[in-house]
Amino acid sequence: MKEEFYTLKGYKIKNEETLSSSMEDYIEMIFRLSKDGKEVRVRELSQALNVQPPSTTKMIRRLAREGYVFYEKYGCINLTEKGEKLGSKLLDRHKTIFEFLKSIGVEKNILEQTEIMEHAVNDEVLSRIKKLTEFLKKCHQNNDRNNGEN
Amino acid sequence: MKEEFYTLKGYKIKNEETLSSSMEDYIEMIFRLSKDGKEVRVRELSQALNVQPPSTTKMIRRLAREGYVFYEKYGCINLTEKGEKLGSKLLDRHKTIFEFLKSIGVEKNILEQTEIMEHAVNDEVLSRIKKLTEFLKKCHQNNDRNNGEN
DNA sequence: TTTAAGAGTTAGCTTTAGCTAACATTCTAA
DNA sequence: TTAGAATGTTAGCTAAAGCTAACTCTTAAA
Repeated sequence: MKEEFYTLKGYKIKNEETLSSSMEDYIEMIFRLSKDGKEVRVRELSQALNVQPPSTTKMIRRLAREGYVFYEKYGCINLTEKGEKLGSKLLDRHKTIFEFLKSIGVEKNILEQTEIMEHAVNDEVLSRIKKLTEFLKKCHQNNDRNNGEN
Repeated sequence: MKEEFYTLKGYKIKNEETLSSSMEDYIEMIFRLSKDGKEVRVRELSQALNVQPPSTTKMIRRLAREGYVFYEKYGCINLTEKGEKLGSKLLDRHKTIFEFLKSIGVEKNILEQTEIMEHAVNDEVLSRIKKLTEFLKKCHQNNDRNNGEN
């Protein structure tokens, strides 16, 4: 099992079962927007993601075709159970990366960096980062306590 | 300065000065292959990156156009000073991410994960991760020492 | 010195995910 | 109840980065 190099696109082609980063972005945002029972529509989703409505229409049709959302023309966008499950996982991943970046002291463009990095970690890396962040937080608490004593 | 969401592609369009992931992959690999004075050719580069030769030809012309390599048809590929500098930085980034993933205990597909993640970190995140990895290594050493005493 | 193999290039295709312009539908308010 | 605003869709464009097929160069061996 020799390890070989690929371009980033090469890895995507190799792991063809995985969703594209864009699909993930849309699903994560639909999940966010629909969390407290609100209805999600093309316009709102487009604005939230800073894309034009036709891009959203196109992507929604794709997500519907692949079973992540229910959608019919001019209607509301609803996640299927599969989409819901994934959305929740993606939002979780987002939060994990965000907390990690905060805990290591990143200050500039944290949201942007989170959005970019979240697509680049697989489950194993994510769970390692989660544990690491908990550990770092404990370290910080100890430090704070010790400094507080002075 | 409100923070807004974009799709991954949206961030790429926003930060248009940055190179594409593919460009980075090619430059990093040319740097690797040419390190000990060896000549780099289309075939070798293609094989190293697992792409077909026409893809390499196309990318090399682009890299030449943008001042990262010297190239003329049927010739060897040579990094310019700008390309050399970038290649060295990219290889460094690669190593930093690789070491980080190792230090947090990632075991499966480390190379692949490195190759994917390295495109997703900016300078600030990278330098934070570098410091963090040094810190973690010290922790490991202390642990090992303590365990060694038993 | 010629020819065949190997290396590199060109042309043209694909997919993804954006975009605009133009059209269609739905909703709201007069 | 109908007109216009708001929303959504369609068609068709772009760029990036891959691919194959077919062609052209270069080189090495007979």
